[in-house]
Amino acid sequence: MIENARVLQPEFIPSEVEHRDGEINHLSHALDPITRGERAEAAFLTGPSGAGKTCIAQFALTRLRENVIDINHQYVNCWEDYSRFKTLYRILDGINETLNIHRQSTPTDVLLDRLRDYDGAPYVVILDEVDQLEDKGLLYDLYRISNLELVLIANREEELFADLGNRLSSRFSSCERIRFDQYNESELVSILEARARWGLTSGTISTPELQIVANAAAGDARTAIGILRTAARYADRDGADRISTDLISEAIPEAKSEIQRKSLDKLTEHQRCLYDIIAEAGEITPSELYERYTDCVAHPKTKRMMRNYLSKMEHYNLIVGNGKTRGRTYQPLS
DNA sequence: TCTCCACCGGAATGCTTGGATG
DNA sequence: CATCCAAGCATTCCGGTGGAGA
Repeated sequence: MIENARVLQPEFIPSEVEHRDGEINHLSHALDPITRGERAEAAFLTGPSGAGKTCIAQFALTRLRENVIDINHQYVNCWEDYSRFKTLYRILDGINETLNIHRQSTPTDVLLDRLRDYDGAPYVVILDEVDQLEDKGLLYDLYRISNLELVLIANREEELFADLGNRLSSRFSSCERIRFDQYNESELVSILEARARWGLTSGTISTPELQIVANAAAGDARTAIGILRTAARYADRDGADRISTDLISEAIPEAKSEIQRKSLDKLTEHQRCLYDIIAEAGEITPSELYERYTDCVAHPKTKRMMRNYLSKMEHYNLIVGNGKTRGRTYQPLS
């Protein structure tokens, strides 16, 4: 059934991209000066998740590499590499400059100096989920490096610029802004058709079923492809020769909770205990939560530490906190 | 309106850890 | 092997905030 699992993976970049010609051209145009050895304006991609921002950024870069012989590039996910050090390290990694950089005896500014000293081919850096970057001042430092080209990706433009402060905002005011809208249902269906064609045995799924998948994904291509992947896996498991609507119904909630499950696996014993209490209670006050938590584990941490755990879990979209001070409650996010 | 105080989150500080260094 | 050092974790202290009740 599954002939090429790779094309159903979230990180797969297809060799042809549908329904995003305008955005690709816009980005290619913004990067065009590089082909003439000039400096490009920073590009800024915004839009909801699953709208193809990451995919188009990498795709446009691949195409650029076909036109420019000598160019380096690196993709950085700021959600994972959120600190100044980690981001810089990842960027240096892309040009193999990380030799002799060790955690100790390496103040972060040494990393920046080394990046400044770089005088090789033009270097394009994609900073995905840039709003998650802890130290936004890093953007200013990166911006000033001459042969470094930035492609920034974030969900909402306003939120990022609110964090940047005036000096930085004006610095990036001239950047090339590219907005992405959600895919509509028929666009999602044709994206899914392409993935099914590349990845699955032909005839295993037809358009009406793909419409159900697309509908459930609500414009999010990542979710849509996740559902298709899960359904195909189920079909394999059952030894079925095609993907039925029943299998899709089974796959929809599963695929939607897959990301959450991955996050849950990353939690420590204490964090997991807190999450379980919140999930079981449905809604709970901080003091009640702490009380139950102290009963749940052998050596409970302090309240302050619990707050750190909770904010981390909010960052992972596992829970939400309602209210700011007194009367705050926590709820699980389904 | 004023006073509590539950709760948040920043800052200072100490302890632990893991990889390079001698 | 012992040593060193910054990251990361945890604790303590504390100022700020805003809802509840006098």
